[in-house]
Amino acid sequence: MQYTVKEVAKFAGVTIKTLHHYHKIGLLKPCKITNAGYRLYGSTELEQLQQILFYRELDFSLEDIKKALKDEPSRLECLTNQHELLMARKQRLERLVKTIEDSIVHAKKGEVMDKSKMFNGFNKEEWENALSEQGKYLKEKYGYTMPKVKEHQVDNLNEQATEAKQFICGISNALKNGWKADDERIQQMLENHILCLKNHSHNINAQSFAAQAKFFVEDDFHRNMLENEQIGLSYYLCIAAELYAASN
Amino acid sequence: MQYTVKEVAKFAGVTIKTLHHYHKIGLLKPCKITNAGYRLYGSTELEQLQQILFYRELDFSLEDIKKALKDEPSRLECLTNQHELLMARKQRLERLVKTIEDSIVHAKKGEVMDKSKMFNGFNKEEWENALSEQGKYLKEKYGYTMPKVKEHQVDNLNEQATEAKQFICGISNALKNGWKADDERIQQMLENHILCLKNHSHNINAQSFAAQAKFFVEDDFHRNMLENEQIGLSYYLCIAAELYAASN
DNA sequence: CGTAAGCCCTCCTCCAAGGTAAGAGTCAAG
DNA sequence: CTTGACTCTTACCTTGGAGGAGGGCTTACG
Repeated sequence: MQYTVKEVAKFAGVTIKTLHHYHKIGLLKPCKITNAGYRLYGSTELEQLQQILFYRELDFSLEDIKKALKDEPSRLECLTNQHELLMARKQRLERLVKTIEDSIVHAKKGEVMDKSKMFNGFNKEEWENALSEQGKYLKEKYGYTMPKVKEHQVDNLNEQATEAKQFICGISNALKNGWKADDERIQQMLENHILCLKNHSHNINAQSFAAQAKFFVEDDFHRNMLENEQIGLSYYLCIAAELYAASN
Repeated sequence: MQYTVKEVAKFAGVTIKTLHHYHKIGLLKPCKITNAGYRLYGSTELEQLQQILFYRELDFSLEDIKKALKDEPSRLECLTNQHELLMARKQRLERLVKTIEDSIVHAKKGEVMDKSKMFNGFNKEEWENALSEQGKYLKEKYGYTMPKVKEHQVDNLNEQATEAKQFICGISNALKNGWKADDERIQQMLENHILCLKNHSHNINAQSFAAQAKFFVEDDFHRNMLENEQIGLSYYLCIAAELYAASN
């Protein structure tokens, strides 16, 4: 089956001009050209076009796309690579959303925002560099940056409270960032938290923790505590704990 | 506190040239220019730059950004709009990720993919539909073309959509106000909604609705829809529906 | 058969959003 | 007072197309 420029353009959501352009620079050649000079594209070309568009979405220059497709002719490899890049871009977007949310909070309070925070997500390097080693670890594990914890605060007495706070904070951020309740990182957080509770001689396991979370939803005091931290948190925690218990 | 071009550029992750350019076209003027002609920026200008960058991220042209900032001088309003557009973009990205995952599956099996599926997420019409009314309004106003809405879709479907929107809005408010998930008023809302669905020939009852709500938590698309409305909403709805089904 | 409506072609110019480079002034430290 | 880092303006270049002119296909209809 072969398609004219108009058909391809409609499929892919590009203009005919774009197809002309890609032909001219040798990025996407039609599989056949009629006597009259009409361009005709086959399904192979459609696949190529799809890949081109993915790369374009990732702000590759057309020149770079050409190279990428030449260097990596295996479609599967290409797609996998693109998938990874897209995910990275999604994370960047999520940081931007977070920055904007921070800005909204500050704007509501009429406060001035910190200059470096203000451009969080725009400047990649800076973001990475701003993270301390510990922060990085936390970020990877919990997806947020902790305000620096001072060493002397972390003595045995309030270790548990600190952990609980971190846990709540982490779950809350996960909710804000839209992570699914069965996201691996959350399951990991739950596991750590439950382990920590165990270490402090609470007799607890995944099941009983889920039951406790359910109780939090029903109990006014605990629900309010959680909901004050973040609207919806008690419900999110309840479902996350349930899923964790079920998968355990 | 005032900053030179280099400092601002470093903060915001842009080049000095970009600042020059924005100055030239009148998009971002320095708050002061020294005798030697050096540009100096204050914190107001940093805020403006932040907003410009958010809009740029959303592929607004600089001309459109200028208009947007002129028409909507309230920072808070601006930020809220940008937040919404960013979330829409995130959804689009998620669709692209899905498309690429589909493509990988097909590629592994060596199958050829359906042409329309192949470009899912690229086609503008589709993702414009994902935008809320406000987002649409914004894009229209500042130079985005909207696809035409077909008339015949807009009667019967519309009624249902209106009810659904009201329902979601009501539940969302309940969550924000801290009502318990088994609050009588919520149970009432659920009953009405399910009744309404029944009237439109969905074969549904309390149990299947609860199952559906659970599915919403798991399904990326539906969860995002709800979470965009209000963080935690999908989880709240899931638990409320569960309790309603249980008491029924 | 002619002709009109859609397609399609090439070639040309134009646009935004900067990048690059040249040539020169400014500033702070030593 | 010199040196190096910083800044300015001006002018031209680049990318990824958009728009339009001018002119061929193709096909359906009378």
